[in-house]
Amino acid sequence: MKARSQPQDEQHLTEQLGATGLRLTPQRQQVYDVLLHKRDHPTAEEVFIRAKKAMPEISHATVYNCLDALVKSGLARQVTLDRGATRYCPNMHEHGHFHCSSCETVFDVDLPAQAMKLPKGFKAEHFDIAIHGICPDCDSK
Amino acid sequence: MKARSQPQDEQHLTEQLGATGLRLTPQRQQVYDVLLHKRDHPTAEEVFIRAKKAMPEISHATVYNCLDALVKSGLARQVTLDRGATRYCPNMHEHGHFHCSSCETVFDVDLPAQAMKLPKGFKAEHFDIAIHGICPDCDSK
DNA sequence: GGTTAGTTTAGAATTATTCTAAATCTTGAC
DNA sequence: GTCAAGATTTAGAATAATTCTAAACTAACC
Repeated sequence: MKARSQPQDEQHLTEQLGATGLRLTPQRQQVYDVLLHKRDHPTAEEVFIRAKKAMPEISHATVYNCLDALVKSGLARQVTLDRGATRYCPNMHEHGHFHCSSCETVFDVDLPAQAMKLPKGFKAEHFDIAIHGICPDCDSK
Repeated sequence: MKARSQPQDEQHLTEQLGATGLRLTPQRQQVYDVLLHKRDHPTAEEVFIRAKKAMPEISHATVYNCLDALVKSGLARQVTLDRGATRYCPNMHEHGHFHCSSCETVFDVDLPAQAMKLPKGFKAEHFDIAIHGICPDCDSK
């Protein structure tokens, strides 16, 4: 129901963006709100449509800019599956994505947080895991 | 050095494609050869450019068609990183991708083949793991 | 209160991918 | 062998996703 973030979120936003040398603007706030409000891994286009409801003047380029700002500041992640548009996810917990091949829904799934062993010398900054399969709902149909 | 697959590869190709109801065509052979020849995770556009050298009449749409055919038949995998073009990989071993944030190179890395635990009811068909970080080469510079 | 740097905007441009309709090839039935 | 049916390829148009551009706006700072 809420259309805006709570004050503590705003504080957090300002800090995280600030640490990357970026400002908190109404647009970035709005885009972040959209991500938090419905965590269904929307595409940039979807975010644009949703953000427009509260902020009709917002532009396409701004949505991309805001999403990039959020990603750079560690407030959201990009989720790329197959050849379609990139999706966005505000869940910064270490997690993977389960993509149902039937209904196309994307679910967050916990990871065994296992030490993903890498060859000597490689330094991992973060990883994205995309699992493709069938979700319980589709499986029972 | 070799520009063509060996006979046993051809056999394999025919079988794998056949199992999916697809034919082995010179174009599909060529596209597969390109993938095998230089395993640097090329984009469809890259594959197109390389395939053209041996087969100048090949078209863009055909390259996409062939890549899709190979992916459907389990001969290649799609690799999607960030927002750019999709890349292709003929390594069908269970593995993840390490993406160097500095030089952009994509490395295949073995997985602990661990039982990626999923919530009850989810059935995994396959997964893609993309690891972002710094490769040894870039790290030493 | 003016300067500077960061941000937003609309719309154009570019890039990636898919679609279309016609031409070509393959295969299997006769 | 020959023909119809279906699969595949082709060039180019169309669409979708993303980035770029230049001008206008905003906020912070001296």
